[in-house]
Amino acid sequence: MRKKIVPDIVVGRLPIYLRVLNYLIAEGRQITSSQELGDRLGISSAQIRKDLSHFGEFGKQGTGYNVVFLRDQLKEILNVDRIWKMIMVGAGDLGHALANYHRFASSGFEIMAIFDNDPDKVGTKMGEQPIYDVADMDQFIEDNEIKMAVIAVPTVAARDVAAKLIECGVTSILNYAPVTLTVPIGVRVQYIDPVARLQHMTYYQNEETE
Amino acid sequence: MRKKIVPDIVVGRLPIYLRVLNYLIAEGRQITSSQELGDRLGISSAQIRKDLSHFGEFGKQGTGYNVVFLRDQLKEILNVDRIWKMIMVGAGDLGHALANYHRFASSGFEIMAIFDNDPDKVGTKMGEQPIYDVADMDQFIEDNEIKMAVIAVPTVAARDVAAKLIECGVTSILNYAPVTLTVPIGVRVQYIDPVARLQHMTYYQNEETE
DNA sequence: TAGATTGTTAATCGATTAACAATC
DNA sequence: TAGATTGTTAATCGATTAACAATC
Repeated sequence: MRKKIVPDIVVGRLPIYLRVLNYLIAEGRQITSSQELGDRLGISSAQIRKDLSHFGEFGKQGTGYNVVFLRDQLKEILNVDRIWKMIMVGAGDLGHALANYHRFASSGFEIMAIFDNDPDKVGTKMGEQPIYDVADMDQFIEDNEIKMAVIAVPTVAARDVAAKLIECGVTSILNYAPVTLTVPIGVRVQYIDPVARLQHMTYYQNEETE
Repeated sequence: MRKKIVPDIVVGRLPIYLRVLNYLIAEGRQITSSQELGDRLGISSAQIRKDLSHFGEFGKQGTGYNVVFLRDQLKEILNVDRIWKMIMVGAGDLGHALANYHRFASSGFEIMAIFDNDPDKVGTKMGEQPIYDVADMDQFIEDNEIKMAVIAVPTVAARDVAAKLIECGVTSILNYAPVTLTVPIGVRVQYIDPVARLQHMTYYQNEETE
């Protein structure tokens, strides 16, 4: 193994660092410090320095970090210095919203096509993307070497869809269905479940009213 | 302080436990075990038992957990055995999608109104919800005792919106804008950032192709 | 009773923080 | 040079896991 293993929790913070660096650049800043980044993100400067140290040395003592340089380094580390082709499965309300979510494209994640099993939808468009039949999904994934997919189907269908995607060679899944997917090693799933997030917060709501 | 403090990371897992219990109930199951729950969720049975132990004793030795009983207990712990009134700020594409995301309502989170600053939108409806002027937001929050809000505005507006929400008495914010919010203690924010999730996964993508 | 599974304790593992030498 | 801030080490803190007595 060439790459020293880095805790997954550290990797998960890098996109947040990248995000704040982009804002600093937009503000015209040249230099920042672990202190400033920490203040902006509500975490300690020590944690930021420690996290970055897993990947190399990006700053200058006494000065701080060049924001453009650090941003570019993080993009390279995260492999987002390129375009990623994705597909989405599910052309319902949620799929519709995601098809119109332009931040995907502007961040380098391009939804090439949407797949659905509703004959009325197949052949039409959603946002900029064509809707195809799920039966043609494996061919499309193969032809376009798709590695990333978004699941936006009803909960009951999510497991089967995930299985098919993985079978076809997809190795990263962004899953909007509120169900835990069991996947083989080498495949990653990230979950988006706003209801779970709300329920996490309501736990703390009672204390205030007691 | 009446309540023994529970690690936040444990609280964050409870909604996932609740979710799988609901599926087990839908499947007609009466009893489950920490082993089965762990298998379904990809975590250890020890962790599930340990997590639950922070809140009480819910199982029977040799038997396991009554799924309905445990579900009801978790709902009570999370304060989701009631309806939560929410507002949403931002009537753009994202707000539109969220207004039509019926899982909020079916989980007990009711979006009462949507606020926007676009005069063309104010007075119209989105999904079932009326769109009001943001200028009327404080009054509405006060009148309806709103404690929870969803931010679905452009990034540049998110900080100001959050500040106003908090000023009006909102204590839980689900933030879809890709920016970290600084909030006073007693206020909670949860972030939904699908792009950050994708970037987390692309980190691991290169290993396979090397 | 014998088998199964909980709740809990102690051990292990991992992540965060504090502190500081190095150095720009 | 003096001041500032990094990168890193060691200490601390917290979370997960393993193991098992209790008991249904």
